[in-house]
Amino acid sequence: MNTRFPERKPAPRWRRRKDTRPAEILAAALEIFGERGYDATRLEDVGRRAGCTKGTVFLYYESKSELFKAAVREAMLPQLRETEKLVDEHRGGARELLESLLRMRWDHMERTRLSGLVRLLLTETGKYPELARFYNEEFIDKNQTLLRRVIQKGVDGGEFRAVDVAQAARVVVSPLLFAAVWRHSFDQVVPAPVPLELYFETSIQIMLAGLATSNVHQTV
Amino acid sequence: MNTRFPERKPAPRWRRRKDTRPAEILAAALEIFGERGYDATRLEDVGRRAGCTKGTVFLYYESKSELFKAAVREAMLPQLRETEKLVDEHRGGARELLESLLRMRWDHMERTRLSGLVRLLLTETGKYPELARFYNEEFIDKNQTLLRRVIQKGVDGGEFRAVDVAQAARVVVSPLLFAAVWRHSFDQVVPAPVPLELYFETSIQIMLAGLATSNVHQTV
DNA sequence: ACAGCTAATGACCGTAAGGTCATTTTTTGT
DNA sequence: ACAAAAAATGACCTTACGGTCATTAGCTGT
Repeated sequence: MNTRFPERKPAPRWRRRKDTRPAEILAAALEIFGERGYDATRLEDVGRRAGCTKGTVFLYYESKSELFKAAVREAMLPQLRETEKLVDEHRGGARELLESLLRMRWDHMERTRLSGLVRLLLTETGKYPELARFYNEEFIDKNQTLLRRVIQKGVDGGEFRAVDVAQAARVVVSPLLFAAVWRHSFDQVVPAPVPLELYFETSIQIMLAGLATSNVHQTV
Repeated sequence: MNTRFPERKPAPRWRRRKDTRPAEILAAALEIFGERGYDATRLEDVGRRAGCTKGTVFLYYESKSELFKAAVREAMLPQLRETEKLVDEHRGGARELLESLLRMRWDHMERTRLSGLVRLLLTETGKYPELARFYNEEFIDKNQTLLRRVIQKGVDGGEFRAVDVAQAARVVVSPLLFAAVWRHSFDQVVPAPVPLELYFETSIQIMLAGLATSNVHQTV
């Protein structure tokens, strides 16, 4: 603002912010993709939320699907790293490690906009094979590898029964994925929302008891 | 007017089939919705597969979403009835009943185009609250009620641990739903398809052992 | 101060799909 | 045989959005 004559500096209509734009756009994209899904996300709205226009979005990202991939990477990578760290550094029983790992993933989904993205990825990848391949290679595979290590450790150490490790690794996350889907579709619409916290605790109980060699001692 | 010379009867371009059209259109819709999802389904293609045009589709169904609901009802109702029958008529342990019920649902999904629809419903309802409400009221609620009855029976009879029944009913189906989503998105795209049969068997093991009061005697 | 650079804009294009309806074709009653 | 009824068509309307680009306006070095 002008210190003397207010009419002299008519406040610029926009600023050049070459260095901060990409992050701003990414953050806006993350939110809106998570809220509305891939198709329903209009790049004009992403622009608006990021404080620019659709044209600017295309200035920094090639296309809608490139923007989407960038947003997914931004959201998922830190989480994957944290999970890897947990598994690498953990010293203790497999059961305890598995529980920590699942809780960590649950917390991630609760605290961030991640559950929206997860739902999205489960959901719209049927239509976009390229996105499915991308997400599978960069995240699902790596997460599953971690989970298999943990479960295998439990089987080897006699804590877990001799289940099929690769399949168990999938079973164990299915309640989390289901919760992500639920929250963003049905929970918005039904009269009484599902108490997701309780749902998660129940799923942990069942999964751990279901894997354990014996659960006679830990009946709730 | 000439009945002798073939060129006089140029084979009608179409027939009037007021009574059979709705079913034909419904069948076509079921297939295409299942394959491609809600948005990607074009009513012109539904018409083509049903042997008519887009205009005819609108002659029998108000709108795309009405057609979709009709297709869902057509596919889901028989299954719901069959499940109700199983639960009503079963005489025996809760564990056995729960296992039968889950296996029945799995078979339904394997044999019919149902898994496509299930994925769809989990998937696109986020965008269409009306569809979410419809599906929740007409199917999810009723299925969950059945599952709760079965699990409650197990808890009361001492077969199952004292879990939260409503939440356990959700946990127990989550592997099935996850499988439906997986098959129609990632499995089409990754190098080695997931052995879904084995996945399902593993999930059954884990769920039943996870609910059981004691699993020491049933280690695989 | 001002010229050249370039970030940002927003009008515009092409395409696609839900939905409509005047017209055409088949069927039916007499 | 023919006209009225109705089933089916397909051209057309409208809306929406991904993507483009000539133009505008903020920034920067001298």
